[in-house]
Amino acid sequence: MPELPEVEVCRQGIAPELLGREIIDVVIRVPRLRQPVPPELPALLTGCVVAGVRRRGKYLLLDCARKGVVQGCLILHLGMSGNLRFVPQGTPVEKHDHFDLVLAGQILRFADPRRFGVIAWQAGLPEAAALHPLISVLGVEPLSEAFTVDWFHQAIFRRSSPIKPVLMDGHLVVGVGNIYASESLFRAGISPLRAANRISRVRCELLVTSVRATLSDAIAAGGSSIRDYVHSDGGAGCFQIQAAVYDRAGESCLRCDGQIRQIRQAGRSTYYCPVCQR
DNA sequence: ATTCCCTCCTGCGCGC
DNA sequence: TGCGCGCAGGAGGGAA
Repeated sequence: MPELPEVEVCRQGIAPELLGREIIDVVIRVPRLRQPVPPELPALLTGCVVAGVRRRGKYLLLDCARKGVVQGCLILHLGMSGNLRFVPQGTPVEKHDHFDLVLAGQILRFADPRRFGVIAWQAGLPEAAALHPLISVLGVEPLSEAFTVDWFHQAIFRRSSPIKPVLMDGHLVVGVGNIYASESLFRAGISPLRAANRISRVRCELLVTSVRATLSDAIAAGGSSIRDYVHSDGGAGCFQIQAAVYDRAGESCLRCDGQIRQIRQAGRSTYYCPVCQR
């Protein structure tokens, strides 16, 4: 489910409930997600206070402090099918509820049917999180000032693959997943098949702007239904409603008379309008 | 260095 | 109604 906007909305939703709160227990029910859940987490986290709720790419970073001293950072990734929600204490555990962060009065519960998610730990100051192997390889934040036309144009200059899989490469730009890659390219009027190094600088600028706008719009849209996303079953259907091309194969383009086409790129579905996007 | 393909898992909708 | 198949919003790793 989650690309950058969903994770950011999730972060905004859980932050107020978590900040300054003490973790009184930690429950690990499934030892293995994409990688093993560190078995020492209960010992590390119990008695800690959540001192920060950050996001890097699609990762959530929870800074944990004991008696005012930062101990380290709990790193969470929702994978394809993960979600976080607050439930009252005593709420029965369901099939894919793998991990609980127990606070006084409520529980932050992590569920993930496909188990592509990650729960990891990085000891040290908040800045040390950037050193974790999962985090250190990440590319530029698309909503940060570092995501400039100059940087992007230079970054894709040597890439001859189609722009769509390049846009999804988290080592370049983080957070742009399969949905928003298609949506951003539609917004920019660029074909997903176009070789990255054959996009003019002017159109690069359009793409940078489009990626930003697409992600920002999605965050804004998600923000209005944030409670549903965080507090209910995490279905989060609200994000897909506004898709211009994603999952609209055969339907008509919102901008012209063309028909949305679905193709396969690097093993993933791509949707685009062959008329609007060149 | 870049790119393609496979892999980890479960659930769902589809066609037969 | 049941079954097999393909596909699903992520991302690391190995091979070419």
